Amino acid sequence: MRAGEALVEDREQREFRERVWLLLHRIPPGRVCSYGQLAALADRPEQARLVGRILAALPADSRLPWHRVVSASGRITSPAATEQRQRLEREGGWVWDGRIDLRNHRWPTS
DNA sequence: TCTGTGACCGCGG
DNA sequence: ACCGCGGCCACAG
Repeated sequence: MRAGEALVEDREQREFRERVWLLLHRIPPGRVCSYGQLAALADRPEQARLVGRILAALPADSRLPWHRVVSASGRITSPAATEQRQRLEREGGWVWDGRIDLRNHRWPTS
């Protein structure tokens, strides 16, 4: 691979990451979005895993609502599960059995 | 280089 | 509803 191509990949990577941050910022309290959904909205539908990595790389003191991201099945899969559940419950209290009621709290609204 | 490992997902069975 | 599997791909050892 030529050097130029690597640079382009790099740039696209950063831009994707930025779009994810922006989208994350828009999720209102009391609603959740899945990793895959976020990836799709950020124009890279196959990159759900990458979204996970992006969230993992957020600084500990980030003010972005990372806790409003759950798996497509509504399950909390983050390593900080306890913290995430607490935050979600503080916002709406609809976490049961490590799972969210996606029907009523999905974002964006379908 | 090669391999294993994820804050994932959709499709079967 | 719950696995297992393959696809996805950045990253560490």
